[in-house]
Amino acid sequence: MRVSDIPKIRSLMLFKDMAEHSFSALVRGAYVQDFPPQVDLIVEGDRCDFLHIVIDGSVELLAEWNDRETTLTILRSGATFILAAAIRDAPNLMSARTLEKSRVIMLPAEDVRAVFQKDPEFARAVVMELAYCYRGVVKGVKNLKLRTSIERLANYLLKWQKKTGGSNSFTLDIEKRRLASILGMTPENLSRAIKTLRPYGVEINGKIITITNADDLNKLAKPTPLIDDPRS
Amino acid sequence: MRVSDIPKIRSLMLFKDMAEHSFSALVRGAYVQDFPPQVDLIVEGDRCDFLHIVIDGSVELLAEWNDRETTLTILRSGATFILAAAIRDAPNLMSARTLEKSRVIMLPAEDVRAVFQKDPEFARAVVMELAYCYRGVVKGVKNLKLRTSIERLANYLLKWQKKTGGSNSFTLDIEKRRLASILGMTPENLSRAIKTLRPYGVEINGKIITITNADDLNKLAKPTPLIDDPRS
DNA sequence: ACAATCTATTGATATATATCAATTGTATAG
DNA sequence: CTATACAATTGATATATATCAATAGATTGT
Repeated sequence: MRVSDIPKIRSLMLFKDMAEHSFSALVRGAYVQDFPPQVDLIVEGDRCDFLHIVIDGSVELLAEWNDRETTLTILRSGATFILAAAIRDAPNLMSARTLEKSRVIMLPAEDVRAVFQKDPEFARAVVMELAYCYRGVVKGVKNLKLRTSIERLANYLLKWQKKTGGSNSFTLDIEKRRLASILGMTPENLSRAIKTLRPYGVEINGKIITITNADDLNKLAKPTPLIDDPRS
Repeated sequence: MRVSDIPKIRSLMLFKDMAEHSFSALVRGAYVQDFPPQVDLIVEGDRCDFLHIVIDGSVELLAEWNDRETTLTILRSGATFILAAAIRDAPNLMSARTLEKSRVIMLPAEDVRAVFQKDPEFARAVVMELAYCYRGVVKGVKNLKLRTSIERLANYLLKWQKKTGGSNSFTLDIEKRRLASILGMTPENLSRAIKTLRPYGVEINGKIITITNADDLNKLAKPTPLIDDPRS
């Protein structure tokens, strides 16, 4: 572990408010590793004895069934994963795979549980984090069950626009086939869905999206905080 | 609150292992109420200051968007709901509505948080419960994204068969239109999906399901613990 | 720089699912 | 017990989405 990693971790929601000695107890047992792209970090069905934290790069969470595969989400700097499985000592429901060169911290689940018992501030943070993740997945289910694929795409674009600063033009940071999988559609249909959005003021050139008429797009997308706002 | 309710609550996963004085602190502030069917207990978007527990009857969790509505799940005796929202002091992502005459306990979220800080056993139980719920929703997303509606129905029937004791014949305890909504399909398509399953050994008569050939149905459904087993 | 490989797009078609309309079946209040 | 309201089913049709095949475009390794 680099010294420069420590303040990065410390500043995350999960560790911000905990006592210094609890934090060092956690960090003492931590592994840090740099992975190339396309490395499987954890595999669906395996036990997982580590809480993972993405420091740099990006990690895909995906699941398989009957030779079909779907991307559940993409995690970036600061995100934790496999907290629930680690805490319940249960098999992973998802696999995790690096998309880019990525730096990942692994905290032994035993350490996490031990510190959890001793440090009430950390316990509170773990609960908040789990509740946050839970709500994220519930929003995902609502998105899937209540919206068509075009509506999901429209909302994704608006959300990503906001996340990248709000400019009319912005750049997707993932491949389209992965975006398609996140949105629950095929790559072919994503191509067509993008065309369908042209009359609503969406231009696409490779990975560069331009929203020329946010009003029209909003009228179609009808975003709501209860699905589309990651916080609250 | 009836005296007879107390041991019922005490035996739930969430309260089983906590200290007696913490438990009484929680129960002291609890409300208990009997509701008729079709009563809205909580409304999507509202704040919610109570952790709810279903003691008897059944409660539907549902969500709306753009005049569409979907049932997310149905809760029965022993289930808790709105734990994540109560803990994060965030708006409800779902509405809750009684389906039958139901008895529900409401614990003030403040009390839950206070006891959470004092009783490490309870804190541990809250984390386990949240992690459990989180994993349940993840399984739901996998079910939706990786399976067709017929496959979801087949797995639902097998799961319900197991839950009701494993007999070849068993009874659905919800209306078909609600089952359709849970499975993410229309009532019309549920009717047709049921017919599609006839060659796989499924007979339906009103709410009575008979599985005459579990092998064939299993071959279609391909259940996996990573989607279909509520525990682990 | 180029071949090789992968991703994205497009068109044609098939399948899955939804909608609409009509009918039948079922529960229930009076 | 019947009239009413609602749920479930069925058929016809429309829409949404997936699949397959071909091509164009982009990326990567050498």
